[in-house]
Amino acid sequence: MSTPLSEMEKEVIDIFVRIAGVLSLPRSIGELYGLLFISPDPLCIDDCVRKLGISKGSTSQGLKILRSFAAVKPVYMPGDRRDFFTAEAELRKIVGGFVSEQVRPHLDNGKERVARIQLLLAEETPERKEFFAERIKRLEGWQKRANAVLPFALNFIKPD
Amino acid sequence: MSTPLSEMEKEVIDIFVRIAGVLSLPRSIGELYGLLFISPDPLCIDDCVRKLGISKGSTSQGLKILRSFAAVKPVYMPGDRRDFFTAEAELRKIVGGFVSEQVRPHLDNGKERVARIQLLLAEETPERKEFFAERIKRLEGWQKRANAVLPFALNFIKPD
DNA sequence: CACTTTGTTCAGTACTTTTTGAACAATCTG
DNA sequence: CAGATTGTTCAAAAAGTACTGAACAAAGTG
Repeated sequence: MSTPLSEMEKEVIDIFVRIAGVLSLPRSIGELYGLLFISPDPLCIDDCVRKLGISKGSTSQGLKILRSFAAVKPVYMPGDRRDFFTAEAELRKIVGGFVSEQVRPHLDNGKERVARIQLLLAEETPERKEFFAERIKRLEGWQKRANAVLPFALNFIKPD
Repeated sequence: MSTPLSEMEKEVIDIFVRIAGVLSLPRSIGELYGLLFISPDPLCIDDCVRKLGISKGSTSQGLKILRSFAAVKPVYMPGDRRDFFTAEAELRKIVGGFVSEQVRPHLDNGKERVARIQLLLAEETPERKEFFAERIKRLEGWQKRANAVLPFALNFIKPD
């Protein structure tokens, strides 16, 4: 029932499984992307299930998440009712999708949080206030810097 | 037995718990760093245990990890046998420690991995070889770019 | 040296996340 | 439309991760 993976496939998939780990994404998502990345032709859900030996449920959900930040794109196959997918190989598109999907929300949240803390500062005794004010200013600085590095880093990935 | 946290402490700790999540570090590590970050004076293990309501084991291990990338530094308190800690507030130092401790190893591993895959390329039929070669080259490019962005991003954090 | 204080370690437990698989919905096909 | 094919959803199970607490080690104290 299950097709064995070639050495090459295993190695490449392994790389993406590790990357998934770093990004705190499920293992299966790394497997799926890796498989599609190294597949000359688009694959359908059942191809993935057979090749990777994971369940159809995982595969369906995994591809959904990968599509959500455009790491994988659907390919129309004439005369075939099944959905086929290839890996998006342009790093810029993936990173862009991932950032706006998973990173930006955190940064935005942080910003309003720091704002809230600044209000709490008013209630402190003058003595402690000084220290707290310094720390909050520092937090704000980090915040700003994170927001500044992002677009820059994205831009660093220019050609593709 | 346990000291309640002030509003300010809660808010700040919350921020660092979120950051810990993003970096896939345990929640307790975020709590510890947050607490120390907003504490005017150095704290000992038992202070942390009482303030955060976590176990001594977690605290000990958490501080060990925080020390491993210099996010926290021991402070000598004359006449006190206990170990005290403050948060390292210089972003550059923390990020530097974190990178060389948790990021660099991944990048290095990736590099040798890509090298290994290139060897496997030899065993492919000319037809598939072309596609595989393109993909591997792409992987290599990402690799290189990641290695290039890092020092640059670190440098971006100049003043402190 | 017996006792106290402090920090570490680690097996077991609690919790969280991911995966499975079966039921379902949607769409196609003859 | 009845039956088949394909994809999705979600409750339950499995796997993975972090936390606890008690036992231990190390070092100080009287």
